[in-house]
Amino acid sequence: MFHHPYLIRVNLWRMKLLELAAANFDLEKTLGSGQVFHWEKLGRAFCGTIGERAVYVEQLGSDLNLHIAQRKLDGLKPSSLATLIGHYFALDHPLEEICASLPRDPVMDVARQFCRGLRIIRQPKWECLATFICSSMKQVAHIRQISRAMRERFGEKKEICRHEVYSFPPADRLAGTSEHELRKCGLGYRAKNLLATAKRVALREANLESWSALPDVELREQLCQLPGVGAKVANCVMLFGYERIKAFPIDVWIERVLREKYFPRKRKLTSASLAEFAANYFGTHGGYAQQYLFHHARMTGKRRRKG
DNA sequence: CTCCAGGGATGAT
DNA sequence: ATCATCCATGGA
Repeated sequence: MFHHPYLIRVNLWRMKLLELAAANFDLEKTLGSGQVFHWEKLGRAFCGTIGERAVYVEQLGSDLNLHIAQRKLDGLKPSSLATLIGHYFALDHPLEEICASLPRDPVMDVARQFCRGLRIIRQPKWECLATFICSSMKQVAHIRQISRAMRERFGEKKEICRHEVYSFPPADRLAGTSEHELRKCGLGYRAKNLLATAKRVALREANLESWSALPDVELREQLCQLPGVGAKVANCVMLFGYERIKAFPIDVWIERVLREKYFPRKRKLTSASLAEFAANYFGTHGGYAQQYLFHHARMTGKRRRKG
């Protein structure tokens, strides 16, 4: 018997298998909601990396079954590994309380219902920052391709359950490439920004870890000084990389939802006042509200028709 | 202020 | 099959 919040069972004999308790969690919604881009779906399972670790994960009811690539689990105890996995998937977020704290209105109610079990995961900071620099002016399908190309070219190959996965290249690895090499990954003009930011991170001119201690406003200021990072990307990195659950990134989908559902009659409304409304209205867990509205709109919504 | 810079997926015709 | 649209940062 394990005294552990998630870990249910370990079977290290036949394969490296962990079984975690994951109540109120929906793996597919979580990995398919546009917050992370590298997980590959194989039937019901997902293949990917958590940091340097290759992971094969499958949800069966309220359990998560995990295969881990390392033969000896890098000396980690199964309970430590379970903690690591649970931390990544944010299984410790009090989702009931978070959902209850979101505003009650017809729009939010539908999104909250639709996104039951969707959690905001905790991504490695550099990986998150770099990926969202690549995301600007791209759609989800395209970001996935860029992420894959960069991992295949510059990351480390791992094998898990007879599938290849690649870790995300560290900043100094990308800093040692060239704009030309990065462009081969489909980055276009973002290559220059990513390279410049990678260099600043590699040289510790931008110390991503130490920024964890900063309050929201100052963290956002620091992020926005990096090449390729504007308000939207900064908010994504805060939300997905720095656990700033209040951060509310506004992209075209969210802006459309806010305008059409919350202000259908106000034709003249600046983006700035929309952002201010969102920050005030959705409260301390605004990031969850944003993610739920975003995912629901993308899954059910149609693009705006012209005319 | 406006215009533009990759480019593959997606949808309309 | 071809054509237009989607995307959000930064520089001219």
